[in-house]
Formats: sequence, structure tokens, C-alpha cells
Amino acid sequence: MKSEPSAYAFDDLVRDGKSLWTGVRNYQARNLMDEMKVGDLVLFYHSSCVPPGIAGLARVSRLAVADPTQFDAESDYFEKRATKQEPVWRCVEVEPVAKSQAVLPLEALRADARLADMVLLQRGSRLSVQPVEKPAFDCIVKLAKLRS
DNA sequence: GCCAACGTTGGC
DNA sequence: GCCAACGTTGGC
Repeated sequence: MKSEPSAYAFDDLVRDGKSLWTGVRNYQARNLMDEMKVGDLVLFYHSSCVPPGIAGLARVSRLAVADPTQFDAESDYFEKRATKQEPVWRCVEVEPVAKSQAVLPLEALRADARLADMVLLQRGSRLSVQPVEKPAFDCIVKLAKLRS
């Protein structure tokens, strides 16, 4: 799951203890969150920063629920099509598990042949929630020295 | 249903 | 700041 650290960094999640992953406004990303189960592990990726990369490991602590920001007319994420009965956007809740010893930079991911098939590394991959195959996940956990 | 225009993402 | 890639919008 990607986040711009200037908006919400891994350390913010550590500080908060848990957080609803609000603001996702892409159907594919939403559908991926719908499939998540409590306990699923999440790589927390920092985007649009220097360096972009894996900042930590998190875990799904609550199944997808209606994203409350869609009902808030003051929010950037307001969705006028949404009603309480029929929400459009959902979000899971996540909690921190481990922080990367150092941010594992995108450049290092690209340099590792074992990760070549990752969605993240495909050309023009902009999805903010992406699936990660277990071999790639395990590889990154080792590279970033994340204990899970 | 097509597709051009537009806005956003995100690495560089 | 640039720009490629992608998703969405809306006219037709």
C-alpha cells in the first residue's frame, strides 16, 4: 500500500497505533482492499519522495468498511454519489508491525531480479494498493530487515 | 460504445 | 518542473 510520507508516513502509523486507510478512490484498489482479511501483511510504500521505497510492514486489523471521508462534504475525498446505505468507497484498518531498518529504495527493488515481476515495478504502475506474491514479499522482508 | 480531452500519479 | 502512463469524463 502506497502513501506519500508528507501526507501519512509509516511513523505516523506507529504513532497512531492503527489507522483507517482512507482516501483510496480507485476501483481496482478498492476491490483489492475488499479481499483483504484481518492479519494480512502489508508492505508500506513511501511514494513521491526521496527515496521512494518500502518504509515498513503493517497488518490488516479490520476488514474493509465504508470510508467515512466519502460522507464529509468538507473533505477532499467527498463522494456525492455515496449514501450511508450505499457507500461507494471502502477502507481497511491497518496497524504497524515493523519499521524498515532503512527505507528499502525502489532502486534496490529494481536491481533485484527476484522482484522483476512485481506489479510495483511494471511500467506505469500507479495503483495505490497492489497485490504482492509471497516470494517477492519474503524477499523484501529480508532486504528491509523486517521481522514479521 | 467510442474516443479525445483532461486530471492525476509518481519517478526522475 | 517534466513527462509518460493511466483512469475518468462526457460529447457524440
